[in-house]
Formats: sequence, C-alpha cells, structure tokens
Amino acid sequence: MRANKRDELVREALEIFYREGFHATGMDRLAAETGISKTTMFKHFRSKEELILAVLRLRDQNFRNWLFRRMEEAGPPRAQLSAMFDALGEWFAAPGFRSCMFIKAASEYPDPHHPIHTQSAEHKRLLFLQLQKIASDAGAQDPATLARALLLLKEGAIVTAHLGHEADPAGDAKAAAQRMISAALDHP
Amino acid sequence: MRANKRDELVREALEIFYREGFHATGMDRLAAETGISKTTMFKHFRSKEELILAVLRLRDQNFRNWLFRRMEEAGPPRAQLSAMFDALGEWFAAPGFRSCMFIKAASEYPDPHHPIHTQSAEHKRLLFLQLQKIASDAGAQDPATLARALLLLKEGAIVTAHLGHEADPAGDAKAAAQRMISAALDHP
DNA sequence: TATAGAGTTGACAGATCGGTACACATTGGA
DNA sequence: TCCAATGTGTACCGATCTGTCAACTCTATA
Repeated sequence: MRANKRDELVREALEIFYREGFHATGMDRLAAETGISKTTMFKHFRSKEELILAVLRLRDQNFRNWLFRRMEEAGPPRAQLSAMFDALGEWFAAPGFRSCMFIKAASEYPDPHHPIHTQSAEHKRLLFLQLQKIASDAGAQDPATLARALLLLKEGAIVTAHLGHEADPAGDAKAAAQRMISAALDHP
Repeated sequence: MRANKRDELVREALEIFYREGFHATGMDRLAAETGISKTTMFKHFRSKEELILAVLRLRDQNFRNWLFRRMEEAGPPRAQLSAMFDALGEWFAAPGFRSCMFIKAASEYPDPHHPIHTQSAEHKRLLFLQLQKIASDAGAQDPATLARALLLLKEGAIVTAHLGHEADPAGDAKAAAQRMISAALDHP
C-alpha cells in the first residue's frame, strides 16, 4: 500500500518530467496531476532532487531492459548491434518521444558534480559496458572502440530525432553503424 | 555613455544561461549578475522568452562563425570535413564546456512547436546546409547523406563529452568520420 | 538650454517555487 | 474496545518567479 503510492508517484513523475522538463514541473503540479498529496510525496522523498534520482533509476532500468531485449531478439551478437538502431527508430516514431531523459537531465543540471548529472552519466556507462560485451561476443578485436563509435551514433540519432529536421535519423545512424561494424568485424 | 546595454545583456545572459540553464536562471538573478536593472531588461525584451531567443540568435552566429572558420583553415573541402572534429575537441577541452546550447534549449523547451525549440532546430539545419555544401565541394556523390552522418557523429560527440565517461569523444568521432568520408569519396 | 532617449531605483503584483506543521483517517495488535 | 503507529490532506511558510509601474537621473544633440 505504502510502496504502491511510492511507485505510483515515481512512475507518474517520470511521465511528467519527461514531457515537461524537471525545472518546469513543480511539486505542486506533480501533486495535482498524480492525485497524491504533497505531504505524502515529501514523506517518501526528502526533496525534489531525491524524487528525480528515483525517477532516473526507474528510467535507467526500463530503458536498458527494453533496449537490450529488443536487441537480443535479433539473434547473434552482430545482428544485435545493428538492431539497436531499429529499436531506436521505433522509439523515435512513438508518440510522445522527447529525446533521452538523461540528456535532458544533464542539460538541466549541467554541473558535472551534481548527483543528477553523475547518475545520468552512470546510465550511459552501463549502456557502454553492455554494448562492449556484445561487440566482444561478435568477435571485435577492439570491442571498446566499436562500442564507443556505435554509442556516438546512438546519441547523435536521439538528439537529431528530437531537434533535427531529418526524416530518418535512426536509419542514417544504422547505415553508418553498419560500416563501423563491418570495418571492425570483416577486416580486422 | 551610449553603451549598448542591450547587446551587453544578451552577451552576459548567454554566459549565464549556458552555465546554469534557462529555467534555473531567473530575471532577478540576471539583473543582479549583470548589473542591468530589470526595468531596462524588460524595456529591451518584452519577456524572458524573447531574451532567450535573442541569446540563441547570438549563439548561432558565434558558433557557426567559429566552427566554419576553423574548418576553412584546414584547407581543401575534404580536410575541412575531418577538421570539424579537431575543432570540437578543442571546444570540449576548453574550460566551461557544458554541451551544446541548442540541445540544452530543446531539452528545457521540449515541445517541438515552442519558438525556442524551433529556433534551436533551425541552427542545426543551418549547420547541415553548410556541411552539405562542403561535402559536395569535396566530391561526394550524395553530399546530403554524408553531411547527415557527420552531424550524427558531431551531436553524439557533444553529448558524450558532456555526459560520458569517455576520454576523447572528439577523437572517436573523428576516426569514425574518416571512415564515412573515405567510403563516400574514395569508393563512390 | 531645452528636450528626448536611455537607464536606474525601489516598490509592488499575483503566481508559483520547494518544503512543512498539524490535524485527521486508517489500521493492526493487545 | 483502546492505543499507537502510520499514512494522508489542508493550509500555510518564506522565497522566488515573471512582469509592471512611477519617479527620477544622466547625457547627447538640436
């Protein structure tokens, strides 16, 4: 019961923060839109910052689960790597897509030492580690370099999908990624 | 004493917004930090939004001038394309680097129809047009596709330099870019 | 010297910010 | 049935938010 409200708050706060932004969303508005009273919110989280950190933890889990599951469906490691960009393309096309929550969080809390910033960076690090592993399984001689290159394309595609005029940034990124993958695996 | 307070305000507001964020910086604080009175600020700009739009216009000019000048110094078009990433590397290493102002603006004003968002998107479009021209001058058969791929790497490098743990995102992006350039120009 | 324009000051408005005090409701155990 | 603990809602705090206003100073130029 208590945990329910807490989880409910985090889940709904995630939607609202993602849609509207962190600074732009006040605790009053959060209470009004979730139907959870401010007192309850501040019982579960000592501050807005703590709530945001909880939201980011949930987002990290959701996003990595979703992405790597989609990639696994593609089969062997090499196919998984390029399948990442198919998954991204679906995400971009989904209604309500508004860029990456962690890029947004880092934008609003630009101080690199701020907890919200460092926690956002941690999400990117976890993505890198998993991608590096898949690149290694695929037979890359330098899996870290391949993983970094693919992540550059991923972040670029996300930003461009949100901010750009382009029709298919995920497709562009996939085409570029396949060159990188081929260079790393076919001509080692 | 006909000093142009308006330009001074825009210049200083740019620094503060870039360092602290848009929502996080109030007009009171802007007045306190610039020494320009609120009355004067609201004489020149009817709203905070108008001030932000003026700041973004200035940033657009400054950034494109700086980047394309750096690229031109590299000589022929093909060298210019990869020189973009050397310039980015210098930017990332400069003290006070805090990602791209337009990515940040789009993060804080995520509604794609918001004037601040659309004006940020316009900056990216202008970058694309110039890059496409250089790619064309370099002899690319499909300069638009090459320009899009290089911009994906550029945006990814910016985000990663701000948020990532990586040592040299500009270098990684440059290495990947050179593959793209070579594929587009050497094996047409 | 008169005047217009730019800038300043300080107070103020109404809304919203993050956060809290306190009374009320609900519940489980004795 | 009673108590204690826990969860919740209302009303409120001081600070800050964007934006306004009237009264004033300064300065360049006609």
